[in-house]
Amino acid sequence: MARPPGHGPEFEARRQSIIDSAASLFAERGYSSTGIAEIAAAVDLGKGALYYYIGSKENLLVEIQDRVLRPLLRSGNRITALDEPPLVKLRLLSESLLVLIFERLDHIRVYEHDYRSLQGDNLTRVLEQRAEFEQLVRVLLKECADAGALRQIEPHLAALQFLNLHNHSFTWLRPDGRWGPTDLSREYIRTLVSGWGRDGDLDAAEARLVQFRAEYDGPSLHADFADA
Amino acid sequence: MARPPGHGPEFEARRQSIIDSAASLFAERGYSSTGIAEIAAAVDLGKGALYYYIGSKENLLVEIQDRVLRPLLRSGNRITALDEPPLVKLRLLSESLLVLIFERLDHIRVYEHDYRSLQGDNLTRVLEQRAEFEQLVRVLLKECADAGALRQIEPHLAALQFLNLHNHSFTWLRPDGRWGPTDLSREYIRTLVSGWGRDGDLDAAEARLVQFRAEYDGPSLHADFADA
Amino acid sequence: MARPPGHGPEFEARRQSIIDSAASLFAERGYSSTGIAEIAAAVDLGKGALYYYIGSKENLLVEIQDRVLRPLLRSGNRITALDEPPLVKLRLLSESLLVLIFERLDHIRVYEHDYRSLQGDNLTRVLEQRAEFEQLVRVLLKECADAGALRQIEPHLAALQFLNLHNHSFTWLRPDGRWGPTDLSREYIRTLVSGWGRDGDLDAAEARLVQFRAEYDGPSLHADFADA
Amino acid sequence: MARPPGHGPEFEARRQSIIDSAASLFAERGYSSTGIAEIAAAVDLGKGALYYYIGSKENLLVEIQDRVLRPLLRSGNRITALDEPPLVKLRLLSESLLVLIFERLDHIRVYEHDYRSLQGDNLTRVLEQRAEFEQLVRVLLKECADAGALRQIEPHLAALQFLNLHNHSFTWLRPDGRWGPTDLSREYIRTLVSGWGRDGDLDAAEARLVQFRAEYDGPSLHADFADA
DNA sequence: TATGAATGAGTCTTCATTCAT
DNA sequence: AATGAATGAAGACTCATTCAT
Repeated sequence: MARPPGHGPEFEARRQSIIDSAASLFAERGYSSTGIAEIAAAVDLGKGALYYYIGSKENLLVEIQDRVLRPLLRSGNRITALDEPPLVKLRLLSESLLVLIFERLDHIRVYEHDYRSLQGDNLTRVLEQRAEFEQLVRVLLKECADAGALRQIEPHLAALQFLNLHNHSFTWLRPDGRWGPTDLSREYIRTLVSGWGRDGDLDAAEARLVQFRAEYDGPSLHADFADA
Repeated sequence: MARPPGHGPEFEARRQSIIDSAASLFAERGYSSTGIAEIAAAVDLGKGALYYYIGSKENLLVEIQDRVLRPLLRSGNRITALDEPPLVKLRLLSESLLVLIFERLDHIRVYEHDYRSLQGDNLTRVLEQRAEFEQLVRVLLKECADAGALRQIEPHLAALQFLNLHNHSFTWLRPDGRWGPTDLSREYIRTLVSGWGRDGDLDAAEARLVQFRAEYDGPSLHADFADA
Repeated sequence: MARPPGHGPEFEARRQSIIDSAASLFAERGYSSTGIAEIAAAVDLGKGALYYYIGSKENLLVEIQDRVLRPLLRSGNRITALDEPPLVKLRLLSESLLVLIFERLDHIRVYEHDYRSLQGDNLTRVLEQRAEFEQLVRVLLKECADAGALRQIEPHLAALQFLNLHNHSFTWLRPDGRWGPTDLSREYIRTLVSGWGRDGDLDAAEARLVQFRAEYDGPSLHADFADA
Repeated sequence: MARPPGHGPEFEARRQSIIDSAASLFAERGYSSTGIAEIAAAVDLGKGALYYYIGSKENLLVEIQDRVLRPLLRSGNRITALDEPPLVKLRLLSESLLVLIFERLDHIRVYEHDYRSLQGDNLTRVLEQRAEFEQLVRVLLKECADAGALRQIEPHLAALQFLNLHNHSFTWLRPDGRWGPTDLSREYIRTLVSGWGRDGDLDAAEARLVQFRAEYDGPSLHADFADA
């Protein structure tokens, strides 16, 4: 259960690379259709040695979920804390979400498909963090509405549309495909905001975005894996 | 494999009710995490008797996929064949899709999550039918664009947005929840079309819709389970 | 267990034709790899109806064994009882054995391969009958030796050679093949007798055989299925 | 399927002893009537641990077939390549075949009864190797005939008689029985050759055989299990 | 006579996990 | 830090057989 008390400097690096491989396999075949033996073979380790690093199969799933949720929440919190017009922040959030999806499609696939295989506290914790992110989106959209950037729309429903649009992308996205995260973010937000609100605001937001990127030198706003 | 050639009048009814139960279990735990034993217990049958009805576990999955794809394609084809303004047809398609999702959430969950567990020809066939539906959406959106109802947008990207928005809804929808399929369809289409195109058209489409429903007496345009 | 007390005139005919089909299937796939379902399908009957005729799977095997052993012993006893030179009788026995093998290859295959699947009394009885036939061959060979037709050889070993040569033929024989039972019998006996004994006797035996066939009008000496 | 890449020094020994036990069980009850559970019990291993060694049930059958076919073909090829009179080689082949049968009766029983349970490539390969051995016998018999050692007889039919006589012996042979492989080989060949050809040659061959055995020091001509 | 439905033990195989070394 | 070996429950599926109708 508990990892052995002491282990060498290579341990963590090796462990992370095992999680990488597992994520890739889980993404392909699904968590419960992927065997420990396949993972062990993929990382060229005996099953015994594998367990030395991972503890249990479910642990792998927990780590993969965390690798998505940690950067997501961190960048989400940074972005909402910015002193920028809400529409700009929305656009930043959209892009950071899509960057994450693009960067590690396999993790996202596991994140979306297999979180239900978690049990007990692990499941509870993940569900809480997911709710936390949705709440964050809702708050930001409320901010947009209050700033008069959107037409009259329930923030709850608006958030769901935002999340549907972004979170379903993983089902058809390909890293070498036609669209990148920036294009896609611009298109998505354009659709959503132009649809919900008055014209004009959006162009202003895009303009500000260019400027913002040039000036900004705070901590990374990307929800990338460096933050995991 | 093949069901026994002869079977009594109860057979098909019982079989359908077993597929119902299986869909519900698959939706909860996922296809590959659900055991034949669980299904047998749920329908109060021995494993042997269960196989008398189902042939194989994969067969169950095939049937569930078909129960989604058959009505989807049927109503999709009926709707696109209508002699109505494209925007009206888009709205009808949206609603029929959402009605289906609402009516049998469990089937949709399995449809979205577990089709990859199919093998060989079964997988091929399902993928083809999925592509057929996406093509149908793309064609209808092209029609909308050609009729001048949308701003300049790639029909491919537009279709993806349409599908993201609708198909991800199953992840949070609850049959007893806040929104019904009609509300949701109106909101989704409003977001999409108002976002993509010139204002005005949409209100006209909604008005025509009311009238259409009053007059129409052709075959059902709903993608409901009666058609499966 | 016990067949129902009364049954119509068709019963026995139908039953025999079921055993035919079973023998053919057992010959192809082996007794224990052939399912009751396959047999039922082959005779176009439900499994329930099949059991009405057969009682049990092992029963089928018993019947098939009997269909081989009954004619074998009957014709064997008839032949040894003839008042002919022993070599002539040996030749007749050889031919009647090969005729049986040719006539119903499938039964012979089952007879040779699958008698071990019998249990309890069924197995005992079949083993006894097999021993009875071997004894019969031994006695006939002893007669040949006593009549001076063979060189000095243990009748036991001679019998084994006789049986090896004949009984292994089913592994490669084909009803439409190059050799018929008469050719083969002549060749086998020629090899055996010319090998074991002094030349000359054999030609005399063959000559007598021709004559014998012309004169004989007792009960059939063939071990064919009419006797089963 | 594939055995795990690395395994300790005990692995192969244990594996071989499992195949031994399996051969013994298959010989008794037949391949398809013997369950994996029986084998596991016989070797005092859990079913899981058993599979660690065997991979699959069919694998066991393949190994057993190979254990017969490999030494058979090896010694057959060595013998036919000898620069000896054909009759001497025939006699050697006969004896090496009988030695193999005696040494591992259980393997031979499985070899003769259950090769049909193999599937796909496994079946094809075994059939090819069986045909190869029969061809080898045919060629040697042709050589005997060409050397004038046999009366006029089709080599095909002669080969079948040779094989019938030898290969059916397993059905009644007992390792502790009355005859050993050498006695039996002498008797079989005496019967066959004295029957097929002119007297005299055979005695010469037996004499040469004694001498040959005294002089020969090449690789083993026995088809025994050391070669498997 | 025959059917359709059910049973329950049995089939082969794979699973995540453990542990002595 | 890693291995090879073992476990035992669970995986999907098939079996011969029974029985109410």
